[in-house]
Amino acid sequence: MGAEEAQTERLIKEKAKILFFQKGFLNATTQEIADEAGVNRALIHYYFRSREQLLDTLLDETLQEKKDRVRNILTSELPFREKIAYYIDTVVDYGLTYPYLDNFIISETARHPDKVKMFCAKDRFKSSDLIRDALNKEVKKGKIAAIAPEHFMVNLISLCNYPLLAKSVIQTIHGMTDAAYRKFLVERKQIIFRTIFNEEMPELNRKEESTKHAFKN
Amino acid sequence: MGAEEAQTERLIKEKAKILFFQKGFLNATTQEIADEAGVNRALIHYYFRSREQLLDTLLDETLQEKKDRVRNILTSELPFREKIAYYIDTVVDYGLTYPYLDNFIISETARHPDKVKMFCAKDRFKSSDLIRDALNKEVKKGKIAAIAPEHFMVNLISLCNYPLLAKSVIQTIHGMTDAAYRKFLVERKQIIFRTIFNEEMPELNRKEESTKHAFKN
DNA sequence: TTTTTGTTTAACAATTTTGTTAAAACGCAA
DNA sequence: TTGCGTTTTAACAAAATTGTTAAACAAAAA
Repeated sequence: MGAEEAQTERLIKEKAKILFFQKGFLNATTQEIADEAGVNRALIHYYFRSREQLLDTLLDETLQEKKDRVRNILTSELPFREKIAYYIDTVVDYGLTYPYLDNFIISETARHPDKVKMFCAKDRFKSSDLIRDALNKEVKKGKIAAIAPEHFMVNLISLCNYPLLAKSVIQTIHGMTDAAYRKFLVERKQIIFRTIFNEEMPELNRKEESTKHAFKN
Repeated sequence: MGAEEAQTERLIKEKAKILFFQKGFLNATTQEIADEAGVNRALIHYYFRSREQLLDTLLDETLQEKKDRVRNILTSELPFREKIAYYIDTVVDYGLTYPYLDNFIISETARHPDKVKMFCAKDRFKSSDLIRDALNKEVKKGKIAAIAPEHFMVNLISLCNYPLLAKSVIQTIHGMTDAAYRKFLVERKQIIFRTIFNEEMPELNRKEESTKHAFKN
């Protein structure tokens, strides 16, 4: 093995992740990726064969991780509202770290429609299915206005994700600093919950190990 | 003038608009644009000097048109709820035609942060300012839970726009056809209104000339 | 030490993409 | 028809980008 312990592969992935999903440089060149990682450009081809394969691997791993988190929350034994509160908390936090992940997926799938399936196929589950029963119960109890689970989930995802995507625009229009925008997004966790349920969000006593995120807000 | 009445410039813009904002081909080459318009590639440079300038013009004009529509609605004399209903109706319809517009802006501004201002600067208005007073009145009347106008608008925009952006993904996960997805989005107009207001959406008797849109749903 | 293995580098080749330009084609009016 | 300005085309040049390869290099194994 070389001097750098073959962590180079990991390093490249990590830095590419930052470039694509954090900075939103959707069409970063192999040179830019190499620069970000501080390595020779040829190494990208050495480890990943082509630019495209690096991206596929990257997206695959990242998506897998996020989907695992979401499924863990939605299949947990928590009461419905608490479950949704955790969902909001987790998804917003995750998005604070990788605001451009969705944007990347959207662009990538627009160009290569065949890849959508590639990314969705793995452990295919619809989040709307995972909450269907619990949601219907809430509806029957009259705790929430009747709504199809698909619409409920799309509402939730939209409210969580869009403000992350549109960061640069919203931030500029309102003349916010990065810190102010982060605060705005954390505030929104409450707002989202109230918008969905017309009610205060319950306190969360996070168990870092269960949801495996290490964010601070 | 040439045979084609110099509509060529318009033609190129129209087709580029389709390519970028409808099909989501975010990094379409000049050749692809030329092909879409059925003209020689050099004409793009003849009329717009560079690829970048074409995009700037395109985005500028499109955004201007959309902003005009929105402002017209938000500054109209309609009662608050009706105003918001029109907003939802218009924005969703517009997005059905150009689903990738936001995606484009997000990517473009990530790469060129200076351009955000360029696009926001023109007739700078915050939609949250335009509804502040009317919203506060509704809150005071107890018709809607207290909420900052900024959050109210971000909620609204998120609910309207995200499902358009994520079209390909949502559609695939739920195995919908294009027609089914369109129907789903039109349904959502009602859902969005109810999510925001906990109440049925009022009937709209659209005056095509006032809002200038020619969509059918 | 020498060999071997895996890693990194620089140089090169091939392709893609953008932008330029000179000439051809065209419409129109004198 | 000829002449003139505009539009369109094909050919070219330049730059950027991806992917390959052979050699240099470092560390472990023999």
